[in-house]
Amino acid sequence: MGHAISNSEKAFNALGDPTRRAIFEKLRTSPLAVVDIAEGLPVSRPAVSQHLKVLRDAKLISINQQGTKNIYQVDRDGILAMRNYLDKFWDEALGAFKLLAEQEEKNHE
Amino acid sequence: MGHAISNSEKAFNALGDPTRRAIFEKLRTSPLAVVDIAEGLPVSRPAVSQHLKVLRDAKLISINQQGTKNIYQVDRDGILAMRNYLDKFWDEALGAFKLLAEQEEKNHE
DNA sequence: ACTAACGGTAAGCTAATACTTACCAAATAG
DNA sequence: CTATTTGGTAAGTATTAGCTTACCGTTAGT
Repeated sequence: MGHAISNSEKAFNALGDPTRRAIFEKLRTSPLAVVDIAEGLPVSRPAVSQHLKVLRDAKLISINQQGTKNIYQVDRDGILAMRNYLDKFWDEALGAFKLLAEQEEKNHE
Repeated sequence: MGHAISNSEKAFNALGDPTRRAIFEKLRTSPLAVVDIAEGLPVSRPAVSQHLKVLRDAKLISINQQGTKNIYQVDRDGILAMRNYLDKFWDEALGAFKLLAEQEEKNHE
């Protein structure tokens, strides 16, 4: 078996697709049933189902079954985790940049 | 012409690919020449060049030509912009969640 | 029980995109 | 001047992944 993929990796992949971002945007406002999510989007309802699966697998959204309706909503914990991860991600990138700038400084004095 | 794509959209797309993330990871530590970036990666050097173009177009990295060497490094301004964008992105998602929780609360009292 | 609404999954097609090889230009070293 | 290093671009291939249609199971309403 190939090694497991982390949640942050999955989240990056999930948000890499514009249609999935559009879906996530919709759910950011309020929870919605699948039909309502598909409404207005330029793709079919089954396509939306497939995207929802990917977003759910990345822990960015969660499901809430109500009768025949599957209500999707943003996943608080998953989003907090991703946000946390990204904070470090950017911090490290900018940290390396800062370090570099300081070395530059040193070379010029 | 089709409408322009924003930098944040480009950044999402750019980081959606695992190889590009690996490249960005390498640059997060320190600036590197193209050969050094390709070193260890499971793809050819031209493939790396193509990925670098995408990352550069998304303003996540910048180039610094030195002789025959093209030194790539993380782009401070682009990263700050993306970070700023994402902060709002998550805030809004969590805000909607919070609002929902409060309404739930109200229904149960 | 019948019907309608909701939505997940499978199979297959298609389009996007990641990758390779081949080639070329620019800069540096000898 | 020649040889080497570096790396970008073009063309073509191949794999990925998003999309569609078709189908089926589940729940709710009449």
